[in-house]
Amino acid sequence: MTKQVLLNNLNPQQKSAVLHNTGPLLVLAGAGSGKTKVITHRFAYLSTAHKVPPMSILAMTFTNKAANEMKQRIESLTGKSANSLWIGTFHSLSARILRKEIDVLGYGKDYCIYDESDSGNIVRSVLKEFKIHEALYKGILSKISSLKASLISPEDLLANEDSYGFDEKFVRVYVKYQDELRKNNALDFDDLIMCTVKLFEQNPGLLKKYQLDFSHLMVDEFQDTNASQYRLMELFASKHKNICAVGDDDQSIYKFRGAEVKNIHKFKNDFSKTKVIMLEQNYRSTQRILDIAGNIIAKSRDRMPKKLWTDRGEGEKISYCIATNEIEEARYIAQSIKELFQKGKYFCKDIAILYRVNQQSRILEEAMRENGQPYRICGGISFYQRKEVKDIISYLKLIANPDDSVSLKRIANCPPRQIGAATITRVENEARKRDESVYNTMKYIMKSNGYTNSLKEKISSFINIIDSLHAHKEASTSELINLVFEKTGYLEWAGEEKAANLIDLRKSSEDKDLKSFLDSVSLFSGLDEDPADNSVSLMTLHNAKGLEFPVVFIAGIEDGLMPHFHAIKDTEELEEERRLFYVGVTRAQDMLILTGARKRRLYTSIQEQQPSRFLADIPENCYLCIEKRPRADAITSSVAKVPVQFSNASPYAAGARVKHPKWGVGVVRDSYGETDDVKVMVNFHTVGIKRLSLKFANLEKL
DNA sequence: AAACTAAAGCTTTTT
DNA sequence: GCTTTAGTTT
Repeated sequence: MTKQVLLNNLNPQQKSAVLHNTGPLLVLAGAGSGKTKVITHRFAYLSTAHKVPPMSILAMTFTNKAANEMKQRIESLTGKSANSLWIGTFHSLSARILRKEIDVLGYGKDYCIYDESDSGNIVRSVLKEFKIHEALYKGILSKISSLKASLISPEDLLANEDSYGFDEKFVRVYVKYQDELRKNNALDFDDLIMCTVKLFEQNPGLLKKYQLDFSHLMVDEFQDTNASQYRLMELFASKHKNICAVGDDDQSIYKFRGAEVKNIHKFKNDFSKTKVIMLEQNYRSTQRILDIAGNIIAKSRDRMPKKLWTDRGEGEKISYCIATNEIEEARYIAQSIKELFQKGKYFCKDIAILYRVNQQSRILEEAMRENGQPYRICGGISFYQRKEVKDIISYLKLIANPDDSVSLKRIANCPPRQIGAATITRVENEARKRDESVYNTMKYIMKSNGYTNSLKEKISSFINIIDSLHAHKEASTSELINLVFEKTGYLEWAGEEKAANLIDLRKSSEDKDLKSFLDSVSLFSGLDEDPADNSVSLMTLHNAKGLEFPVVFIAGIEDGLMPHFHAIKDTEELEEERRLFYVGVTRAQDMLILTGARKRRLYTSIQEQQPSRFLADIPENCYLCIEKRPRADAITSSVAKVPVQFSNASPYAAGARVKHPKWGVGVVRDSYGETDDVKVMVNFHTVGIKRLSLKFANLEKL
């Protein structure tokens, strides 16, 4: 495509962003303002008009999906394959660099990448070893993750006088966790970024080389960068300062994951003479939708003022429907979808139902099924998280990196070969003593005396499988998968359904070498799966970011859900909820339907819900409020019957003080169940919250 | 190794 | 409430 054509169909702001050649550029791109268009056209324009080699442009995104879309559009603009270009996620680009350079940091180039569950397994085994309550692993994992996102390594914690305020126990766990990763020659997601930063900070010569290689940088979804990602970007750009950051502070919804919106302000300070371009023309939504969105976000504190506008016209009226309960709400949505579909204007794929928490999806799904509407859940658990798929991948990981003890333990007894928990524990203890990987320890046990023959036999038959697979490590990945099937009998053991998934897995591995296949699999997420064929999309508001649909339903517009009750006490978190709502609303192109319920079942109790406080920020004439009465035939539905035992008749109602023979005094939080089987939830000072059956618990009322 | 039971979860989660 | 997982049983 000629350079002139690349500038056609761009508005003046978009054009000036595309024309910007050297120096720092910050593009504040409102929702639906064509930011991907700007990035891809700028990429193509730099290479055709300014003769910047495409391999010298580094473009970083957050999702594989965004990266792939960018590649595709650049391919169609330039007519050349974008496959080998430096366009990818922060994580995948870092992994690519580390594959070449990581030996400098003392890791092997065959390092493997651990996902959250792999990391979780390590933290749990560390906690077990340190005799710390294992259930704490989730919180610890997220603390470790945020430390790494702030570039604080275990060594940094140890070097700091008061360990940045972290208690000694946690520091020990973090140190040990990182040790274990190193022993396994493994990096977790956060390591990919942190290690790349350390690599360049510690090796200025290497940094210089990469700075020369990458003459231009582009960063997408800039408002979502965390400290380590910002630092990485800064390292690359500090020499030539040809950096273009594109983002929207109004769409920052990942603060809880370490994203720092303030990076947008920091950018202008760190890079002097930054040119700032605002993209405010929206090409997606009708004026009515933008009005709602504008009113919601206008109340946001500390935002950069901007106002989206459109020439698409007023559009359809927006409605807000209140149903009696969440079941009626779901039925209303399903019914409305059916009607829309029957009118023939929209296909199912044009429609999305968004919600705050995954829990909401179940009832929505039920209603969709009742109405015979095809739907699909976007996000959720991905193909690569399935047990059988993870197992086969573990075999592959072990072929590439035998030191990967997490993968080894995962498949040591899958399919069963008499290597149970007891055997693993014995080998692990030995491994700990010898400070070696489990694989090496197994080899050692096979050779040494002092172990029973039966143990040696079990271990050597397993090691033989791994070694015979390892001998074929140069084979194509799909052949390797076949070999795994052959040597382990996994397919026969797995059963039909799982086997079918594994055949799919083998298919997806065709034409990929082992390492790149493993990298892409490790960095894959549920969002990357095929787009909806012809079904309604159901997803969380978070997963909806970056997408658009002609018709959008947002369910659960109630206080407690939107904003979520966990976020209500904290103003910063409340602000993030507001932005989340804004993101949801701005997904809609033509029609927006907000819904809520008067009463909603939450866990065990039925809550009276109030309409979302955010609605108070929208003038009433912006939408149509509909109170949905329950259908006559629906009155007998399960929710209509409020269980009698919820009345305060029970002596063990919430608030009552009780005494337990073992745990002492506690306060009743809740009670439920039939008269002959009443369960109470009691908060004890000694052990925390317990669920007890009144029949057996022997409680004394105080 | 399946099949059961008890207990603990429970906001979102690009990688 | 419902789902997941850890632990126990047979």
